[in-house]
Amino acid sequence: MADRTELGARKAAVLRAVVEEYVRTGEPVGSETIAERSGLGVSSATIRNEMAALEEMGYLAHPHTSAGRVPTDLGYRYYVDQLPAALKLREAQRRAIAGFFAQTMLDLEDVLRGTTRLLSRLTQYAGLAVPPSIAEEPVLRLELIDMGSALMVLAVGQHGRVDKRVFDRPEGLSERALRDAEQRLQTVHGRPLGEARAAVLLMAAEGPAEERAVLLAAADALGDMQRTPAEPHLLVGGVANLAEDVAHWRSETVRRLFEALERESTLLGLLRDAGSAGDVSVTIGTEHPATGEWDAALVAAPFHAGSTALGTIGVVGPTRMDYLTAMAAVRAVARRLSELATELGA
Amino acid sequence: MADRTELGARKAAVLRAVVEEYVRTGEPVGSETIAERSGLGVSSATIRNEMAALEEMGYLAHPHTSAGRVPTDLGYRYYVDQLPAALKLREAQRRAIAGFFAQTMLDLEDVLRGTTRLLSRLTQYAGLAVPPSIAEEPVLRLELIDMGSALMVLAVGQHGRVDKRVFDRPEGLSERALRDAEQRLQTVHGRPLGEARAAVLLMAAEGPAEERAVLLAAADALGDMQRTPAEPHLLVGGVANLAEDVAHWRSETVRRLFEALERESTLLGLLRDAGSAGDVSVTIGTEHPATGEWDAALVAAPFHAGSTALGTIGVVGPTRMDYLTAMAAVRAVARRLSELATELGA
DNA sequence: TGTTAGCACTCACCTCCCGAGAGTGCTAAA
DNA sequence: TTTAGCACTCTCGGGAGGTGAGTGCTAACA
Repeated sequence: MADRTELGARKAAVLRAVVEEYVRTGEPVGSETIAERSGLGVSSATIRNEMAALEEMGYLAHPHTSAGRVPTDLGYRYYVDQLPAALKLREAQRRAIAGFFAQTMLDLEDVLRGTTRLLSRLTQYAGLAVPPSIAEEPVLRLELIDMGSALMVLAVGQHGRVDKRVFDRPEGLSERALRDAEQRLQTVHGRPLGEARAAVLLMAAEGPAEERAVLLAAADALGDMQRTPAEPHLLVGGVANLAEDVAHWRSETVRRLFEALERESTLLGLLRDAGSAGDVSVTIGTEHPATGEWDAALVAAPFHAGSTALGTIGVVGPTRMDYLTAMAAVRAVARRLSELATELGA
Repeated sequence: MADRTELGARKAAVLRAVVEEYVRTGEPVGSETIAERSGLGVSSATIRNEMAALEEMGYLAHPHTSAGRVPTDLGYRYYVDQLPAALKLREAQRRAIAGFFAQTMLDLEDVLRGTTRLLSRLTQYAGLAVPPSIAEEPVLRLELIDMGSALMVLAVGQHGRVDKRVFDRPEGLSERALRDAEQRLQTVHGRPLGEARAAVLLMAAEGPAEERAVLLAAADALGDMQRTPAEPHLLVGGVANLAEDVAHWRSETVRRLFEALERESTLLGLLRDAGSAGDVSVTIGTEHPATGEWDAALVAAPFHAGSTALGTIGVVGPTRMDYLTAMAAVRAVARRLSELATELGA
């Protein structure tokens, strides 16, 4: 791979100009255009030389001989890396964000659902959010609910997430034992799911025999929640925005992206990785097998309450993405979201 | 509108053949093709006459002079109406349905989520399901949960649906009053949300002053659940399947369909209407403003537990849909689903 | 040594044109 | 009422130019 720091100021400026122009118009960019608009004060011939060099280095590509240049994934990467750390948002976007967070919102999941829509409005791509997993946060309350022929275990997490599992009513469970087990379960709180499960198992072992079956089943249900937490794992908003770009994509590519949005697991992994970076992170096309398969780019950032990580938000769109806007939007929303979550958790 | 019963056997056969051929190939159908394949034993000239008549009556259309015929929405409608009441499924589909329902499933919402995927696999379109609304079913349990600076009201419906609302903790609420209010709420069960709310309001009025604020807030939350029940209202599966057809659609049309899938309200209304029909119902293109806007068709059927309606399932796809398969699949799945729901509810 | 003007060259794209073919509608006969 | 026959229409695919954007190279220039 080329050493990115060695590009030199002018090549970097040319690359930036090509990326921005291409993102704006969607058409291969010629040397003339760059000479005019980059403000470098050199002729198109010079630009041509620079472009040829940039192509040699793998930052630009040529659809065909007599066409302009198009950025490669590596080109986008360089562009993204050299963007200023402080990204400015347009006034309208600022206001949209402020407006959204000015609403009083108490339920984190509702907030996140709204966030995906906000992000998609801000960027014109699809907005994503991963809510905190109930598997990791302390359990506020366990409930056992009588549904007739079945029973339900319900767990409420610290941030308001609710998960539930239904299981068959154990044979010969008396009304009275059910009541008791229910009360017993209510005493478990303040610990993460794994510990809560252990506590329930202990109860089963030490409590009266009559309650054993139901408590074991409940522990089982809690184990299941831990392994495969309830949907929604991944919140998606504004997919319709992608429909605009769909025409430019190959239909097989679109299909795969949509499947991934539905299947969740791939994107979830991708977002989790991205979230661990701390700040806004960007994954472009072939940099990752998944995004490569979709011709897509992912911009993501984690959010937290105080110092504990809660989840990740982001946007997916074509590699020909307005990274500046996307990164600025994701960063700004993540920050506001963290403030809100910190407040809610306090 | 033309009187449909007056078509006559041969015209009906021609129309059917055109629809089936067009659905199969996607290309305008000529008289020759029909003469060969319909098995009517008449010449293409006769078919041409019939086709001209069918066009006159509004069942067929002509993309341009020298092209074959294409069914209109009205043509599809006639075709659908004259399909035999008993629709046969292919063996593979039968097995797919049987396989799906052979799993032990206890949670209705999980089942429905799976159902949307099943339907989309069976038909190659997008699968839809509307779960029973918590607003109408009896409440099994009300819970009040302490989240620190906020409180949560949680309602569990008869079929395992859970809804929740978070609200600010009333000023000066004592630990003890909270406990009492919590216990009081737990006594409410077996009545629909509206009545439960009334009961809570009564408690607020009659109970100790200390609990008044929190009970009023809880009643408020219940009212909110009634007005705007929790998501997911509408479960969607297999949108990726639509991506195949997307190429044939106008991009604006696709966008609107996707927006509707996300916004939910339009489709929800459509499905509710469709569900009230009792059996499989079909809405084709311009027959309804919404489907007209998307160039789409909707096949839907209600499902129930015993004699109480629970919700609706269905598929959306292009008007050029394989109605026979779609209707057979939706009907069969709805039936199995009703059986399962009846069992679960028993 | 870097920059620039000039210029030949390439190649996608548009348009026009033509022929082939599919399918129609009409007419006249069976 | 059905059918064969036939002229007609219109789309579609495939060249054949022409155009223009953009390149790469070379040679002169600062």
